[in-house]
Amino acid sequence: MRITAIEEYGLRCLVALARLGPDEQASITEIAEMEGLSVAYTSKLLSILRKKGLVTAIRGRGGGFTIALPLNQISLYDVLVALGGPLIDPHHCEKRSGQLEQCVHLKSCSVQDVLGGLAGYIQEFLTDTSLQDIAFGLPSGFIQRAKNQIIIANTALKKELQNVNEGDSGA
Amino acid sequence: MRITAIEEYGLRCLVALARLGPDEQASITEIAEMEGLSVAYTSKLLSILRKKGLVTAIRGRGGGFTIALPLNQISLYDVLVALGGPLIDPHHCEKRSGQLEQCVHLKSCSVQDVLGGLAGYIQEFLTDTSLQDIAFGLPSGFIQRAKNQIIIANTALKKELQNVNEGDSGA
DNA sequence: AATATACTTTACAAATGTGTAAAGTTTTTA
DNA sequence: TAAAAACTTTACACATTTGTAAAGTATATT
Repeated sequence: MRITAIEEYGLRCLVALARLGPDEQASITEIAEMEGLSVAYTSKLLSILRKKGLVTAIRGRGGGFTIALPLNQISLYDVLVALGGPLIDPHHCEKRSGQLEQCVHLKSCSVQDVLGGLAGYIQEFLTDTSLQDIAFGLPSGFIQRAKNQIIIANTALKKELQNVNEGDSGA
Repeated sequence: MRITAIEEYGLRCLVALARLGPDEQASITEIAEMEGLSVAYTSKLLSILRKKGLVTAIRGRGGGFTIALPLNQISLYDVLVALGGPLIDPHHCEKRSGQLEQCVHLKSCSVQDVLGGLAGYIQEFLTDTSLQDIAFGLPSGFIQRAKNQIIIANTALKKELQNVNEGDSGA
């Protein structure tokens, strides 16, 4: 379960734009520079965001991009859905049916129930977090939680490495 | 942001095993049959779960797999981490640095903060949900939340299709 | 001991996701 | 109107993930 590259980089471009100040714009080249991305890739990301209505493009010389809506009206959910689609794929039961036409659990599936429940839970967080929050100050508790999470990830990695070195199961 | 195929199918195999009853075992062929998966793929999934210590393999004729721990001691977090790695990649800032050696935001990154906060939030849900819960009765509220989520996904799809038909932005 | 059952490992083909490249279109300025 | 700046589109190469195939190893039964 992970955030895709496009989701993350797309979000970063939006945050960079958000921080410019109201009605200020930036060109693809400038945004690429700010985020350390290639111009071509930034171009693709902005193109997706534009098609989804999150940014407005001004073409021609002197053009650039602006955020299309007030920052507190764009939620993290809007951004991630724009860049990566809904948390649950509506075609899920066809795509993840294994070898069969239909998933064997189609009518009653506890795995779907729990993953759907998870998606709903995640959505609460995502809709409660606006671009305004991300760009200009996260709600209290966020940052500490983030740091804890990085510690957990590092601990897991260390353990993993230990296992590998001991030739003990591992990867 | 999505659940990977291995995470979902691996979880399904575990739930299928969990439902067998205590100390009962099933062979790869049987599990594949139960879940509508190929024997080869089921084989790979069970192999991952075994290496991570979530299932025990009994080799040879009459062999099969059992869950390695009491069901209430395996959380959904354990399962997803075993199958897909930690929610945040410890190498994240190197991997997602764009064109540069280091991410431009390395020292202070609000996107990392918010995504880390999200990961911590998700982890609460995952650690609070055990294999016992999933296999034998989800906490109240889950199922309704899951259904709502599917409605949301379908609505998004319908809207998307509408846009495409109108030639209006879309994809 | 031979055979059948069943887990294990490795290699590979197909699909998806990531990122680049190049040619095209639009708008402003000189 | 020509040129420069800047967005747009399409095609493609590379990497990762997904799923399959085949050969190998272990154990129980006859």
